[in-house]
Amino acid sequence: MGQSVFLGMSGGVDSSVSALLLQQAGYDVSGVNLRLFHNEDLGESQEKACCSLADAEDARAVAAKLGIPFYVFDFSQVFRDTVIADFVSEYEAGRTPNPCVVCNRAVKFGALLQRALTLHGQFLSTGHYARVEQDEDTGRWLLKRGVDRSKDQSYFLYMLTQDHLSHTLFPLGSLRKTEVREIAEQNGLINAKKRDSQDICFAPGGDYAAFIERTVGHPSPDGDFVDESGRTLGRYKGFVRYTRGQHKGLGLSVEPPLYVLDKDPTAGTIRLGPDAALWTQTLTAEKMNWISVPAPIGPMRVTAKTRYSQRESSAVAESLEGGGLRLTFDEPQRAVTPGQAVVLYDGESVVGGGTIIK
RNA sequence: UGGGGCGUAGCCAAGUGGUAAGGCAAGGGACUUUGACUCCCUCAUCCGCUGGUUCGAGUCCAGCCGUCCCAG
Repeated sequence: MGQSVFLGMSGGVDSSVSALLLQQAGYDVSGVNLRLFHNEDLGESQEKACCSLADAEDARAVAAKLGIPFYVFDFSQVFRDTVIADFVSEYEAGRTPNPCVVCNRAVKFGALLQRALTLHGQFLSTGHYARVEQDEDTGRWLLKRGVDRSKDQSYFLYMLTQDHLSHTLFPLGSLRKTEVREIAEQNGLINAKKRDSQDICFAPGGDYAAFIERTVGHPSPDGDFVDESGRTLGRYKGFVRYTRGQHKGLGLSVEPPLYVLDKDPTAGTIRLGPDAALWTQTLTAEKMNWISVPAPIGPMRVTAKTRYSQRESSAVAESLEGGGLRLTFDEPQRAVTPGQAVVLYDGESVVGGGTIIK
């Protein structure tokens, strides 16, 4: 009997193929589907959301086909207290959070990993496209990008600690998405051609603002768009529906086009300006987690990105007193947004990451 | 009610006798395990109204309405 692995199974093709690969590698695999919310909380069209009951049934079917144990863990309480609470409060504070980052930290590699260890598992595994390796010289655990650069999800995992990483397996890290689908096809997995998930899993149809309004029980307030000198340009509808760099949905027909620069939750205003006002070369971040190096760091050349689907840019990273980060890009970046994650890379490895303040 | 200009989609706007460009906004889609950005598609049977000239009028003519400017 091999080492015991608990695998998060969403019902998608990635985690299903992960189950197969772990099994073939000789692990003693247990499939776990996480119940993160109750579908009735999501309003209509819940079938389309990731982690829906239909998806859970797909996960169960794959586990049955492979002959592995399958469990459903109800983590809706911790999900609500961490991911959703953070998501709502961040948006209301005028920032733009990344719920997937919080979910990985607090739920998958938090509550789930803890549960797995409690149940005498040696490892937690997920279908993320990323790699974990141990540096032979320093002994540190490294988080590396997925080999499939177009699907690499290391960005969402920057907050994993050394302890987390020492218990983590990513079976898909060296595979391309096309290979994963081929494996699923060849092995007759029912979800080989299932569409990739997208959107926030708890916001069906991508309407995250409607989710926030349902959660807090009232519509997000309206207010004034103002220009850089404070003059009123128009009315916005729903404070949480706007984010830095956004242009669509302003309802303003002006030339040159205007974009959201920043939001003031106290004054209830959203400041607009030209595209040129969105480009900045430095940022500060907090709540840093360091992976390839111990903190703090002196000036260090890295590549970095400030959102998931973005090419990295060269920059110099340096720790600030108090544990924060100051990052200076070689070239200006567009719409660096408070609340979003900045992740630093050194070649294939994640150096660390944190939450952008400004 | 003296003179002049202008009235084309939600906004801006081309068009000057031959069968309604374009931009913005909006809607839809693609991309995406976050929000954005980006890309693609759609969007005036009709040109303030009513008559007239013409084979044919947004385009010419007349009247009316509206609006802006100058002069009172």
